[in-house]
Amino acid sequence: MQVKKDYTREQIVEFAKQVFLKNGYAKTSMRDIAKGVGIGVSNIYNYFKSKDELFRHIVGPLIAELERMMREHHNVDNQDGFVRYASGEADDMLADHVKEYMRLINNHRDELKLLLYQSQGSSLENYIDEYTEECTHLVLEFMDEFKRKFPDYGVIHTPFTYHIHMVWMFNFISEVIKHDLPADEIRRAIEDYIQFEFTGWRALMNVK
Amino acid sequence: MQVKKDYTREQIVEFAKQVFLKNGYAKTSMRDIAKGVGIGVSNIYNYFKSKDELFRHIVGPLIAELERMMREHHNVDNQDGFVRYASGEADDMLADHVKEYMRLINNHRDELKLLLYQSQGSSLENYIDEYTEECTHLVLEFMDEFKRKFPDYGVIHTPFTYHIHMVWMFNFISEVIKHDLPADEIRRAIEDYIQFEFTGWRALMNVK
Amino acid sequence: MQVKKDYTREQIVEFAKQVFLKNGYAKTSMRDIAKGVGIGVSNIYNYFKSKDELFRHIVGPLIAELERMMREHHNVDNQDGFVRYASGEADDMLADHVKEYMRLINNHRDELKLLLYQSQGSSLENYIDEYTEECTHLVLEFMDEFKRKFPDYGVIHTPFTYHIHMVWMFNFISEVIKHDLPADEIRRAIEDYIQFEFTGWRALMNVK
Amino acid sequence: MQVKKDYTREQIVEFAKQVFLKNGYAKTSMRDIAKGVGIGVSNIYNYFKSKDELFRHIVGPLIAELERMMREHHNVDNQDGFVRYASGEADDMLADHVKEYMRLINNHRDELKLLLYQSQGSSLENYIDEYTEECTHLVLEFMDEFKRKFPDYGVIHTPFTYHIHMVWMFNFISEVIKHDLPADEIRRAIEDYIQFEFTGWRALMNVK
DNA sequence: TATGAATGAGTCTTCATTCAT
DNA sequence: CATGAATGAAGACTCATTCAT
Repeated sequence: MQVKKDYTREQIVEFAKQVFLKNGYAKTSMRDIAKGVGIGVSNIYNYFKSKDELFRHIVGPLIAELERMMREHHNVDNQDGFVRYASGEADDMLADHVKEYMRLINNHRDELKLLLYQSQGSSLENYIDEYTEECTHLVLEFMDEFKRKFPDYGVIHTPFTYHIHMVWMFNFISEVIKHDLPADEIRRAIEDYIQFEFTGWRALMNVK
Repeated sequence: MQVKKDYTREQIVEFAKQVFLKNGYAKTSMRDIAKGVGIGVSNIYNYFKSKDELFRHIVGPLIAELERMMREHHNVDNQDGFVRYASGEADDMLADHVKEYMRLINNHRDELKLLLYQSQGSSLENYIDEYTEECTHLVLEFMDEFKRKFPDYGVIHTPFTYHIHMVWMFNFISEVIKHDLPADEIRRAIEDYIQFEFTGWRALMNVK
Repeated sequence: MQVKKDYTREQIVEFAKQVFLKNGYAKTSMRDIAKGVGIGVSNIYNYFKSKDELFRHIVGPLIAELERMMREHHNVDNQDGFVRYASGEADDMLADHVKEYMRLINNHRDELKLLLYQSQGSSLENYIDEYTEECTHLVLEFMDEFKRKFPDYGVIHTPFTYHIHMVWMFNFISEVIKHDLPADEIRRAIEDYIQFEFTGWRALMNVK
Repeated sequence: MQVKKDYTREQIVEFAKQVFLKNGYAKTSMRDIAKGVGIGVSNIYNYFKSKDELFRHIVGPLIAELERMMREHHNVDNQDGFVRYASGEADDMLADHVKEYMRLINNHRDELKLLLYQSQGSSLENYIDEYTEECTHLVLEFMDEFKRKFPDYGVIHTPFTYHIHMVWMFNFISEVIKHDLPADEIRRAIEDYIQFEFTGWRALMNVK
């Protein structure tokens, strides 16, 4: 019975994911899902207590991962690395960041799609906004600390600039996914992206 | 009666705009609007023949402006200017572009909000996607022509890079609006943005 | 001013007739009519105090004519003629009837269409039913009188038979109109119809 | 639950039928039906996915029967029987036809009412028209074949005559139903009807 | 676990008609 | 005479959710 239950649950999750992906949260009805799985609508409520919870469940692993990443990355410990980066000696740092997000793409492609542009109507419709906000906050704290430690580096004009780059990264991911880029084009796009960010930030920080 | 008519019409448009802004197209009902204006639901249909038309009406001026901008900007005539830009002599070109989009922001702040992230459910829900796609197309054509004329300039790796920058511009606008930046912060953000794009593109194009 | 008024009224009537003909009473809206005439909806109410009244007005002449025909035909005076008819000597009697109805067709083609199968939803939707009912009644009275006078003629079994022939005549007219028969086919159809009725009725009445 | 379901379904169908009969398809609202049955409007949609489908369901058996009758009757095999009929030797043939339609009346009285004059607004509003048209077509083909085989029989003047008799048959049925004739009067009416058709057609066909 | 019945609030839209001007 | 604004009731249908079994 446990077996059967898990099987149905899995089916619900799998099919719901596909439909949410295709039509978005708001335009997907419980009926659509139930019909696709071949069960009664009300049976879904034996597994998830609402449409919203079902959606959150599908997107759950991605969110966990995102939270983890936020906690890990934006700690104040590796400011030395940042100095090396800012002075052009450590191209690998931003690259690492991006590579990690690319790993995200490969592992959570569908969930990202859902969260990034199919979540309207759900309780997660503002999640990405809030997430970037928080990230930006952390970055700002990091920069404050950094500026205190290394006062002769250039100063960014406005916090918004940090914010927008946060957003852009997600948009970059979002667009890569949306257009189903082939692997090699993804690589080239990332290379362009990294180079852009590197040179851009260096210019902003008035290095040298 | 003429007076009264225009007044009510204005009220409908104004209130609808506010509600759309707050709740989005899909979650806004004609009842909401009617109740807010203090009229019967059916009376709205004396002014606009559908919810969608009402939305398009509100957003109409913005769309006209966007179409105009696309027509005007992306013509193949000013490639000489572009050369000067690419070689670092004409910082004003991109700046002009961006300034124009800033004008957009100031004149169409609400409409942009609506079009950028409150249009789901309406017939315009894909407008921005299609618009960026089209713009990207025009840019690509422009670049093809450019490469034939000036073959010794660097070549961008992938069309997607053009695309993503198109998207980013809209994201930039979108975020500026979403966070209701004060005027001076907008200016500083733009300056950062322009500098970023300048140095980034030059790096990409002058590769050897 | 009188001129102008009459002109508009005429336009309303004319256009309404066309739309009623095409879509039927129920599926025609006042808006349709107003739009077609190029006036405001409410202006129609200056001429007719409801959609129903408008319809009745259009169909009025036909109704007047029908009432007149009923009064004239079914009087008890020409029973002698009927005897001649029943004994096969006066083929012209039924023929006269039908010819009169054919005149109706030519003079009131559109109105008949309206009354016969486009009146559903109006207060006249049962008019034809009631009319045939009344006609049948009159015929029955006529036949009762006739049977008293000429007891040796055959007796029709059931009043319903009279009724159904009344109905059939209208259906005949209705179908002639509905199929827009060319003149000569109408003639042949009528000839068949008359012959049919003649021989049929004689058989029913056991003449000879 | 099975029990309850069937009960409600039956109630819906039964009540809907009555209301449709009384007010016609167009003037019957789902609310009317729901209220009559004592359930919520949306519950009806658990049984029938639209008002039209509900109507078609009610009228379904009748339509199946009509289709069957058309398929069975109008085959070209029994032309010999028809010769016997035409020459006055086989009164049973038409009689059989009519008897079958009488069976229709007894088994599908309400459905016939619905289909014949309460279907306006539904997808079946033209069904009877199309059905008669098709039947007429089949009869015409039959007659063509017949005329080639037996060229010395009289020729009917116009196809419209066949058509009108098709229509009349339905009108006959329609009127029988509309007036709720008692059984014996139905029988007498049919006898009149058959005799009428017999003598009429013989007259038309044996014209030298 | 799974079902299908049932709910009730909600959706946009249409319509004939009336009112004020 | 003519207008356009305004009304209010009504239309079919959808949806997430709960209930009884």
